[in-house]
Amino acid sequence: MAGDGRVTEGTPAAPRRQARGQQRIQEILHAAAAVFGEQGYDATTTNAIAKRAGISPGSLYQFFKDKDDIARSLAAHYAAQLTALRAGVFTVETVDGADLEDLVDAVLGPLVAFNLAHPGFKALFARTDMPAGLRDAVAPIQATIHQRVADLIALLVPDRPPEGVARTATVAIQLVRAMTPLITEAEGPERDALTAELREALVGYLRRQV
Amino acid sequence: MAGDGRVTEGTPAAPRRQARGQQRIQEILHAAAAVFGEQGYDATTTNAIAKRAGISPGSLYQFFKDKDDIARSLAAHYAAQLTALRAGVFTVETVDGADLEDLVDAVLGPLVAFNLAHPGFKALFARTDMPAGLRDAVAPIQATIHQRVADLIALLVPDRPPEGVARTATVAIQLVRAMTPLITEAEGPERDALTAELREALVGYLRRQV
DNA sequence: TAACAATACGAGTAAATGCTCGTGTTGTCG
DNA sequence: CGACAACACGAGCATTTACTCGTATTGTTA
Repeated sequence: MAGDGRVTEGTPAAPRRQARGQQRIQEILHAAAAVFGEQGYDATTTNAIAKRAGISPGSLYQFFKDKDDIARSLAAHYAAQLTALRAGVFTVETVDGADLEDLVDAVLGPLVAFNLAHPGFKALFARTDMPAGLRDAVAPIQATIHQRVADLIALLVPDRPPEGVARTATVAIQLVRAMTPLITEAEGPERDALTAELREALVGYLRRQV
Repeated sequence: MAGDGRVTEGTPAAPRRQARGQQRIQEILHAAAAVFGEQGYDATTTNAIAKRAGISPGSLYQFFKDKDDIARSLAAHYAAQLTALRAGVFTVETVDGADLEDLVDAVLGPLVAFNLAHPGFKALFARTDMPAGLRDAVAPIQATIHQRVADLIALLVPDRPPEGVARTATVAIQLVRAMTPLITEAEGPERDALTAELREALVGYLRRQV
């Protein structure tokens, strides 16, 4: 992660990070996630990230090539945590046995919790129109997520052709992406109600495919 | 529309537009819609709009106060056309008699056509995270759309409390908003397939509420 | 036609912002 | 300790961009 800690991509050697630097990288990513979550990607300035991290703008650029590089690293960071999350929550076996409602709950609950715990996540993934740099930064992760959801759905609907499965995955992901900002911005019972509503939508949609 | 054609909001009198000016306003809105649709709102520069409209930057600001004012006017423009669309496509009577599938089709078909015909629409309405200026600009229209969809859903589910109807409307709208960019960007059969998939999602979701 | 308002121009301005650079400090390794 | 690399600073550069302003032209109105 953190672009392998490299500042440049070309011939210049990557600096060998010392403990202080490793920690700084984490602090910067943490700060970036916070500001992205509050202001959105476009509106976030690199100086604001530096300030939030308690360092100078110059220091920031000793760890990251540019703003997109921060987004890239943060996206990779989230991807890793999502993988861990998925591994902990369900396996193929649990999928096979469970019915649709339980399956949706098993995925949706941790996913909502993840979004609440990581406010910067939605800023990177929940946008429908992205600036070119950001799109490239998160594209690989988007593809990974899509693949995983498609695999899940393929288990539910074994007869369907791959393109159909892909489209179903797309719709399901889009639905979650669109609802996530509303859910995280709501609070208390309204948040729960919106989450339940999203669940209903997913179940209702997926039921039709089976 | 066009902010009533006023350039300033305060005491200074609004200029009395002549035919040339009225036409310019339309040309500017048309150009803005095109560029918004291609680049997105943030990435669109006012100079690019002016160039596309074939006028100078200075001329642009004789008709619009600022960039947000253009978005506001364009949003109002779209709102008016949407109202006309709705009036032409279905009435409360048609809703009462039809079943769910037909109702969804009746709304979705023209809506997709509208988005294809007006590429700038999604740039103003389909974003999940909006800059402050844009959010304010389109908020009233969003509210109007939400109200209309809620009214429709209230007819389908008469027993439900208003908050529940509102949430269902929210989910339905979000689903359409999220899928619209994908549908407009796709072409030919893939576009049709995605549209059909969106239809399935809406029907599946709304079925559960009835 | 005289006077005024609306339209048009486009170089230029002020502000924002991603990022650099010169310099100084801290850690590492022989 | 000596030398070098990593880390840190923050003023400021270069660029972008929303918007202005002085000026010239076209339309309207009495």
